[in-house]
Order: sequence, then C-alpha cells, then structure tokens
Amino acid sequence: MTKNYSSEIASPLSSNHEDYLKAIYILEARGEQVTNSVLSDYIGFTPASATNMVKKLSQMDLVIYRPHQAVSLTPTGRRVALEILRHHRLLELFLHKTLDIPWDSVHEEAERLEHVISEALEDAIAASLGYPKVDPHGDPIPTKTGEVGHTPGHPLSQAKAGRAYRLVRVLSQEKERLAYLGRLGLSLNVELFLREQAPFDGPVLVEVAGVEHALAAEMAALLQVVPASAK
Amino acid sequence: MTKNYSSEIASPLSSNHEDYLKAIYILEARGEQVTNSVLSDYIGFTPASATNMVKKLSQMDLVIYRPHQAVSLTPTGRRVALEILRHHRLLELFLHKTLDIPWDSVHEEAERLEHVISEALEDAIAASLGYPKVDPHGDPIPTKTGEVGHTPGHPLSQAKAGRAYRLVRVLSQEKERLAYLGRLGLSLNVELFLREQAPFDGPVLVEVAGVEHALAAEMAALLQVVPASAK
DNA sequence: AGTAGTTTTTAGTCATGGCTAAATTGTAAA
DNA sequence: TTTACAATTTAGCCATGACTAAAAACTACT
Repeated sequence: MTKNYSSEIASPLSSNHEDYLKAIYILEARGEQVTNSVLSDYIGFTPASATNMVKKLSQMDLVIYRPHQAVSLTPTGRRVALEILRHHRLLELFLHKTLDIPWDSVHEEAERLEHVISEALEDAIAASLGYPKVDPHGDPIPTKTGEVGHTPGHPLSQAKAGRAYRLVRVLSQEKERLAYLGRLGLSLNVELFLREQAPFDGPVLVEVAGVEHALAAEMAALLQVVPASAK
Repeated sequence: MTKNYSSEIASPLSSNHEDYLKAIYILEARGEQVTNSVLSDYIGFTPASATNMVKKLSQMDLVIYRPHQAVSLTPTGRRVALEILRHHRLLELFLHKTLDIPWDSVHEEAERLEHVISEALEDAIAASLGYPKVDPHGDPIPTKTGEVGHTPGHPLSQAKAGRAYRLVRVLSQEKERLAYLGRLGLSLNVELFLREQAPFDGPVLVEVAGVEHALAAEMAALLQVVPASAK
C-alpha cells in the first residue's frame, strides 16, 4: 500500500495507529480538549493503553505529548489523519452512490476499508465521483493536500419556524439514528419545512415530503440546514 | 465485519489466518503436495513460522495437520478459503470494470481489500456486476456456497498452428507479466491467431489485432485458450 | 495549605506471531 | 544397514499492543 505520507514516516503505520490519529483529529475538530480519558473513551481502549500508544505516536513525531496535557497532532500527524479521513469519506460516498449501500451502513464499512486502499484506488474513486466535496452525511472530504472545506448551515434547532430548509449535514454516524432519519424521508439535500419550534429545548415539528414529524431537540441539534432557496 | 462462516468458527480470523488458508487452497488446487516448505515459500514466512501457524489453524479445525505430512484443508477451512477467494476475484473484476484499474494492478489491491469487506458489500458488488463467473484473468469466482466453476481451455503452447483462438485465462498474477501481455494487446477474450509453434519448447508466433509477436514458451504455457469459434 | 477525589501514568502480565538456531525426523544413496 | 542431507519441528527470543493494579500527579474544595 502506497501512502502519500510514506516519504515522511519511518515505519509503516498500522490501522490502529491510523485510528488513534483520526480520533485525535476528530476530537480536536470538535473543539474538545483531547485528554487521555476523552481519547480512550472514544477509541474504546483503556486509558493505560491510550497513554501507551500516544507515547509511541509521539516518538514517531505524529503527535505532541506532554504528560498530563491534552494531546495534539503534529503537522505530519494531521496529514495522516486527514488522508485517512479523506479515504473514509470518499469510500462512504462511493459505497452509497455506486453500490447503493444505505447511508446508515456506509460508515462501518468505510471504517475498515479506509486503511487498505492505495493512492491509486483513492484517486480512481475520487475521479469516478467527479471529485466530490462532501460525503453522504454532508461531512467535507479533505483534499489530497489536506484542506478541509467549510460546510455551511446551522442546526435545525436554531432555525426559524414557518420557513423551508434544506438538510446539508448530519452530525452523527450512528446507524440507528441515521436509519430513523431515513425512515422519515430525510437524507442529504432533502427539503423540509419547519412548522413549529417548541420553546425550552422542546421537540421540533417538521414536514418532509408532505408528512409531518416531531423531532426530539437532541436530534434537531444534529441536523445542519440552510434556507431552501440557498444553493 | 460479518462473515458467513462466523457461525462455525470460535475466534475471529485475522488477515493472516485467511492468507494461510487461501495459500493452502491455491497450492492444493495446483495439484501440489502442500508441504511445509512449499507453503512457507508461498506465503513468504520462514518454515518455522508456517509450522507454528498451521498448528494453530489445526486447533481451530481449519486444516488437517500431521507432523511431516502435507497439510490439507478441513471442510470449514476450505469454506473460509473459498470465501476469501470469492472476495478477491469479485474485487478484481469490480476494480477493473467499475474503476478502470488496469488488470495488472487489481491483484495487489484485492489482496488487501479481500479481508475487510462485509457480506453485504460482497453481495452488492456481485449484484452490480451481474453475478459474474470469472475475474479479469479468467479465474473462476467461487459461488457463495463454495462451488468453483470449471474453466474451459488449454494452454496456447498445446494449440495448433494456423488456427484462431480466444484467450480465456491467464495463469499468472504477476504485474510485470500481465503488463507485458497488455502491451501486446492481450487481455481476456481477445482473439489471437497462432502463426507458428516452434518445436522443442521454442517460442510461439502469434498475431494479435493484426500485429505479430513472438512469445516465450514459458509465457505461452500460461495462456489458456479456446478455438475462436467457441462461445 | 491540606486533603479528597479524579485523572494519568507506571509497572508488570499476557497473547500473538514473527524470527533464529538447534534438535529431530525422514529419505535416499552407498 | 548405515550415513549423509534435506525437511521439519522444537525451543526460545523479541516486538507489539492490549490489559489490570498500583503509584503518582493534578484539581478543587475547605
């Protein structure tokens, strides 16, 4: 497997290494302080294991580690994380568009594939999709050079009642949640009409394809929308 | 990752385990006695490592191991091997047809992907290709239930001069070899005319798309053909 | 500042699966 | 049958990266 970061990294990285880097990237991007417990929670290993791995990544110059401090990525570490994320999101879109894999299943599939595709395959996939900018959840696909586009939109929970919106991003990869949204007729770029916005973080009333649904506030907060008129 | 053999196997298999099983299957299919040295040569690990792994696979009831004897697959072991082989060949064809990956590159790519695709993805790929029978090298794709079709044809080295043939299989996965054949205009189902068959295992003279080429006997032996008239 | 409680790190265990080197076994020729 | 050579297996080493349990270090409250 040829990686475009192979030139700067001594030893080849395992899927595991890549998962840690990706996790750190995602947690950082969420604006969280990537403490050991946050990281170990996210990746599903014990805190001791996380410390261990972080130290190793630090020796490889992929992360910056100072005991008892939040970890962060070095420029190289970030490049690796973004390459994996690019693989992941390209794969999600590819699986969805080319093989009709439902949007609530593409995440777990891509989770394994992202570590084993070559540069050539990555390129072929990107080309076949016409160099897309976002995956089926609206998450931006990093470019080969590591730029991450800014996604427009704001949470549906902050939208105004009585207006039409378009769904541009779902901030969740959970199968159940996505399957539920799918059942409501919601998927990327679908239009919806916000009927009512209950106060005090109450549920939201939306109309999708002529049918009305109540959405928990928690769910509405995960739906990023733009006014329906907007491109 | 859901495997259809998961019900019969206690511990999940690593890529490595799968590679051993696949290797044993392929060597058996070649009609070779799968001795320890043959196996270790093929997989590229030391004989000691092979013995070790074979013992483990034997404990898992995937192979039959008797010291100093050729290894063989149990029914379950064979099922696993065939599932991986099915993944491999479906992937090769998919990469070639859907993403235009050249036929001399699909093998190494599939080598990594074969271990991480789910049943659902395998099915989606098979469906999108119309349930194909052979991969881009003419190797038969095992069915889900583990049947391996018989491929017709005989080596070009045993064909008669002055007749037209169609290439139905290439018994090699080597990138260089395949790239070379590709340059001659040879790929699956291409027609060729056998001009001359030099005696004493000498080279063979073929015409492909109106151009004449000499082929080493060694190479001609790897090309399986049928009379051009045959379906 | 002292102390309780939480977080992080350290220390040490275990399984995996490669390796080398040495012992064993099997085979074939004298 | 003995002996030599090749193939195989055993024994033991090493790195990896998970784990638990215990120690250490931070934080926050009194």
